[in-house]
Amino acid sequence: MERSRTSDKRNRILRAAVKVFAAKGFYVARVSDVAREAGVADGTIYLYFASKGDLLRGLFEENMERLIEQVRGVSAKHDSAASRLSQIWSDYVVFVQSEPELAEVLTVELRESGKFMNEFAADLFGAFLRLIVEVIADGQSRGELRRDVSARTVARLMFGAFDELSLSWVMSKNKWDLERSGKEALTIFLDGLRPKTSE
Amino acid sequence: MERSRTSDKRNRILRAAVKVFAAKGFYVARVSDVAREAGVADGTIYLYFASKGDLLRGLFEENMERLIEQVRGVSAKHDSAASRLSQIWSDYVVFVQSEPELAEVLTVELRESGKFMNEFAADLFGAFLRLIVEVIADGQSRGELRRDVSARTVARLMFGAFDELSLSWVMSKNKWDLERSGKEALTIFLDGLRPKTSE
DNA sequence: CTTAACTGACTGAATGGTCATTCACCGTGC
DNA sequence: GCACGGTGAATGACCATTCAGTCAGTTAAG
Repeated sequence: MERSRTSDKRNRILRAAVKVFAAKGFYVARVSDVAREAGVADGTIYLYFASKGDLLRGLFEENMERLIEQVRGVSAKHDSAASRLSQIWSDYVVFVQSEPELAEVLTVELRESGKFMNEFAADLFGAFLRLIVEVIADGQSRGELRRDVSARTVARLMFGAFDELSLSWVMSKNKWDLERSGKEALTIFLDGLRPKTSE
Repeated sequence: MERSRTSDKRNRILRAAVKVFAAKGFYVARVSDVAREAGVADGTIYLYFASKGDLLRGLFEENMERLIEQVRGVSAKHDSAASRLSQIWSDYVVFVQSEPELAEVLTVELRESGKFMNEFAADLFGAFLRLIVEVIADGQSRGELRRDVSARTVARLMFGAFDELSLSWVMSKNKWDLERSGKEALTIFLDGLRPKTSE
């Protein structure tokens, strides 16, 4: 009796926030900018979110969970580390291409926001990373990936590499083929992670 | 007649800004926080910098140039792509370890600040990246590195990977060995970039 | 069917607090 | 005395947040 109509407005506000935060950055963006973009009054935002910071928090929460869920599903459908990694990153590329503004907000604001909502953002991000560490470690223990490097390090490397790749794609307003670059990146990593023949 | 005595104060302010921005983030930090940390009056900052934003800009400028100069020097002293890359990253690790707060500000604020001082920050960063692209492309043309991947993509990948690695080291207050992780990372990349035997 | 209360989502002008920036005024050295 | 680096209280903007009021709809009564 309330959820049905309100959820529409809450989502309108979230979508507007993504757009505005992507364009100006969280700190420069005004709450009234978000309100205008969403087509609601300034005050309405406070019926759905406790504060400007809470708006950003809500944005992270809903979307990161979606991404994490997706990655979680990959391991079930693929068995080799190589095909899992390949699937994770190609899903990520699809996400970035279909929602570039959201991708921009998640990657850019996550860094700065660590400063004011530490535990929270770090936890969501940590969960994402942990899934990748598991995939790597699993691949190592099956002998599919070299064992002389730390799974944690590899996960960070790969995440950092793909994160930078997508961010620069988004910021440059896609003047090149992200999918192709992603494939190249994956090839390099997979070749670099082959078990040493001496093992 | 002014530079000699003032440069001391200007540097005090810059160093204080690094400390404060690293701890709270640029937007949350107050100009008066920087003044207190530097041991000067609020107004004094405006004798050396036109605005709060200009302070951040000055910070980028001086330090990025230093980094770029360092990278530029590497190519002269090393001839193979592998040893150049190895040297660039080990210099970078030294930098991060000796000035973690500065490293944090440069990497975190560079992203968000792209929003309000676009061309400027992007140019400095672009110059840095271009040097790496050159090293890669040169290695490819000599047959030291595989040619079936774009030099631009490889440069971004490597930068992203090392950037993420150092950032997470800085943020986690160094609970692990950055130098070791960096070496592992480099090994993976170099193995992954070996020319295909079929070539 | 009409009118009268009532509800609660929504509105946006007003409030209050928070700084970046300024500038009238020191004190020290020449 | 004056020139100048330095000072820090005062100023003025700028917003996040609030809240008194509007309005569309819903029920209740006559």
